[in-house]
Amino acid sequence: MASVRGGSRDKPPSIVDVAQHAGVSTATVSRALAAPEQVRPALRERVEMAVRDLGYRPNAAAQRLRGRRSRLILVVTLTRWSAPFFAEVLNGIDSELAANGYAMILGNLDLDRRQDGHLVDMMQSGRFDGVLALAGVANAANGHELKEPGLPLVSICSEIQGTPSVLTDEGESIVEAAEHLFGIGHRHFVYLSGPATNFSDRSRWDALKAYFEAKKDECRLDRIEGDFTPRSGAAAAERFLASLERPTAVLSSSDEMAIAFMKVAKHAGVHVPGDVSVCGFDGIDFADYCEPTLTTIRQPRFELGRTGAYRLLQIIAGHSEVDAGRTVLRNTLCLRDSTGRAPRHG
Amino acid sequence: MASVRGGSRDKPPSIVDVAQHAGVSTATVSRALAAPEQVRPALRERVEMAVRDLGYRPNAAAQRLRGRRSRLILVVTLTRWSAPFFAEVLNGIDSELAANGYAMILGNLDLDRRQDGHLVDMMQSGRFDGVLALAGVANAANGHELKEPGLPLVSICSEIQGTPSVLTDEGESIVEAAEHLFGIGHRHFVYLSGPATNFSDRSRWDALKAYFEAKKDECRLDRIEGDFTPRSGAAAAERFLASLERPTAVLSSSDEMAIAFMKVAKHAGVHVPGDVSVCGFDGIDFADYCEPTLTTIRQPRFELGRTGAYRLLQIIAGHSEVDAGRTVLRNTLCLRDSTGRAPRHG
DNA sequence: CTGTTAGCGCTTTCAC
DNA sequence: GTGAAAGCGCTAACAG
Repeated sequence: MASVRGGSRDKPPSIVDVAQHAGVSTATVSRALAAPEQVRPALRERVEMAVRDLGYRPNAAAQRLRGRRSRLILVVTLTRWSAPFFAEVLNGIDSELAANGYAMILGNLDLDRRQDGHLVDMMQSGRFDGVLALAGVANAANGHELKEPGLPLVSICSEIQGTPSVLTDEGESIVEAAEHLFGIGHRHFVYLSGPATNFSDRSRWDALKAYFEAKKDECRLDRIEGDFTPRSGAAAAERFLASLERPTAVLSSSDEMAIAFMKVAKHAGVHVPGDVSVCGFDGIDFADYCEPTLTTIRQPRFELGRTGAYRLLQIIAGHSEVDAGRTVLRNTLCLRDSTGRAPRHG
Repeated sequence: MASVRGGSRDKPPSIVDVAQHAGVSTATVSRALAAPEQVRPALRERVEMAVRDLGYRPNAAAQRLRGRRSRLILVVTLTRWSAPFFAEVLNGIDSELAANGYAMILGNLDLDRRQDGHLVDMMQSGRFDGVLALAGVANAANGHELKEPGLPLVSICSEIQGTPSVLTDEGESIVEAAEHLFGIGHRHFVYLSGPATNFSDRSRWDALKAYFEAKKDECRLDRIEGDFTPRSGAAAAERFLASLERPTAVLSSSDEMAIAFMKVAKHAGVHVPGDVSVCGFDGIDFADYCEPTLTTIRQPRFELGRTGAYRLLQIIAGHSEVDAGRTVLRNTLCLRDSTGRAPRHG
């Protein structure tokens, strides 16, 4: 009787079909798949054969309905994410999730359109076992909204009150960069910021301000507002060029801004690093291909993703429930050609 | 009695809770949500109020089990995807899907580890309404595997026999670039390829070969094997530098390779475009920030994603079932500083 | 060890 | 219009 898989393209086989095919009950099929050691080898093999013959796959929706994990993680990102940065974070997330049989849903949050409702809907649809919030999606405004649905939640590159997060030592590392530049003679700095509401930006700016506060007699720190994009880096360069007293050192909040800044500066005849030193942030691949190559603070992007996913899975598994603290990864200062000694009279 | 939402953090409210709260049957709740016009306004309002009060969201798993669409699309990508290129394709996909209430799962296919099984498992788990296969995941080897599960399938930037696909006019556009370079005096070309099994690479190479076949008396076309990555672009540059007769025009299969090529060439004292003209492919943002700015063939990345998602949704909706053909989008040749007249004696 | 059975939460006939 | 009830496919008691 053993009918082979082929033929009917209509409906996928269910556990009942397998049970009949193997001449056992559905419970045995279920067990043979989920807990093989509880089933006598003879039966187990018959089940396995039936499964192969029919090309059976458990229906995930039914499993989920019956109380099982969905093995789906919602990853919330912003519509306008920095591809070079987040793509690698996503890779890290995916790597850890896949290794544990999980998959990720990408939920792009369009802040412009404020359709947060859609997001909360998704979170409450019972589809996911947990949520990973990438930098920028969580701000003061919606932090509680994300927590509300009661799903396990970990944020990466930002922090939501009372929620575990994975961060880097942004403050320390940008101060390290400033210190290096100070050491080679720079006294007039400008910080190209990200959006003021951004968690990372605040951490960096606060650290920088504190550092220069102690040096306020000998140093000057300006700030030009940006939003991480090349476009805003170019705009910052225009303002830089127009300023009466030009800073000699630029600390940019993203590599993309820094690279655009350099392009515009060079076109205007300003030499990097001869006239102005530029330091980026993130350590994207292209920082090593621009002209001049960009000194930058490299963030462990893959690790950020991997660690965030790891922590989330721990929480889902029931370990470390209470652990709502931060995990802080270390950045690396990469010195390249875009920074050098300050010009004579800065 | 009307208990307010708060309090119990234990279990989300079900349709039964809503029905009780509103004093109606579950059927009415279901209808009030899915087909409001079938329910008398008075009842409808009571239901809506109960929904709000309890913070009710339909359980997606149960809906799916009962036969509804899951509104989930599986997007299959390669582990090693080119971030600058695909991130924008993903944006296009997400944009179209979100507009129609769909979400996307990112399924990274790790070709190195050949865990295609995992992928097929997912496709057969009944979780998804359709599949989008991005460039490279579909090759001769696994094309049929992807079709097998019988899910609606559209491939983007590659083609699977008998499956709808969204492509660009890669062949025509790279020939257009070649023609332009020919027009400004170049006679010795080299093509920096992608992986030989890659669909795009084949299209481009075949078109290029055909074009130069007709010019074989006056032109020479070499080929250096790469894989789209900067790394392989740098390696290609080494081979270029080592060659006895250096080509004067480079047609690269990706911008990333082209940019890395230029970097290595410049370091070796070869001037771009003075000694060699370089043309990239894709039109990533950085092509406009490198030194010199890169002439390239811009692919409509966002549109590729948007169109692929659109076609998939059409199929899922039951329209255009038979339509297994290709949709071909047009590329644009962007002339910038990395190309110029051929040097005197090429 | 294995089979029987009762739902998980929802939609959808089928009666009323 | 609305309600009662039958499952969708699966798993987890509970018996045997």
